[in-house]
Amino acid sequence: MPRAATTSDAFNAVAEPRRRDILDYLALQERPVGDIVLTLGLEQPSVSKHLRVLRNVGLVHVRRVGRHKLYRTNAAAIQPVHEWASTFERYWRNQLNRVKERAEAKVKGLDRS
Amino acid sequence: MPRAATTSDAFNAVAEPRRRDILDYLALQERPVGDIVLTLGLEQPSVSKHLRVLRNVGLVHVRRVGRHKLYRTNAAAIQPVHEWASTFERYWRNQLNRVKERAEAKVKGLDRS
DNA sequence: TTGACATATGCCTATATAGGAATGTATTGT
DNA sequence: ACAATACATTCCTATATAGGCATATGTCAA
Repeated sequence: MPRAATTSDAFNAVAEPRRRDILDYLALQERPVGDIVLTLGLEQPSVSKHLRVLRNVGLVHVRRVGRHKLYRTNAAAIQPVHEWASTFERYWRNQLNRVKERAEAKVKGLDRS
Repeated sequence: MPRAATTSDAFNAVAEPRRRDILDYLALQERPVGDIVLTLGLEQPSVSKHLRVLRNVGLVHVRRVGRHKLYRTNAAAIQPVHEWASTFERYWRNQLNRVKERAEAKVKGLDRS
């Protein structure tokens, strides 16, 4: 069995760095494909294909304006990723605390010596 | 060019649902492989392979105890994913606000009629 | 040392890529 | 109707999977 399709969910879609770049770029404003091509320095067909994947998962919205197609990031579709990652927040904070405590203990130890 | 390796970074590694399940399970406590097999109902070789991927990206730590290997989630390695997703938080909040505002405007309109 | 237990690795297959080049489609202005 | 512009799609290829099964490695207990 191969890997799950890039279009199967947000997790798979955003695994590709260029697609994250595109989402970053389209978060502020809607933009035509050509702008993405110029700004990110990718081939136009490549951008179109990435946008197709993103669209399939609902990570971007499009609307046509004349010959242009304006894409924009649909931030809501990133929420599942954020929520999943958030469940681990307390763990890495704990780890940081532990590191800090160890560091402080070490300093105290040095003070006493 | 094929997709980037699952071992290339945390984003690619966590794209696989079972690997997320494993990370969820190993977040609270370190556990031997056999526990993961039983709890998640996966084949043992499958679990070992997933753990290998997770280990390669630093998403889990291992230590040997007798014949067991105790794995535990390294939450810190999930932070990049969380940080990336977090940059979109304000956008989906805005979207929510816009939806709310529209809804409230609608209600007001109905009140007046 | 031998056997049982715990985990890892190897081999196999079907499949979905990402990128590059070429071509197709849609829309506009004249 | 036509050329130009803006995107999308198709065809190609190499490659890395995930899962299933068999087997290898490592560790203990008696």
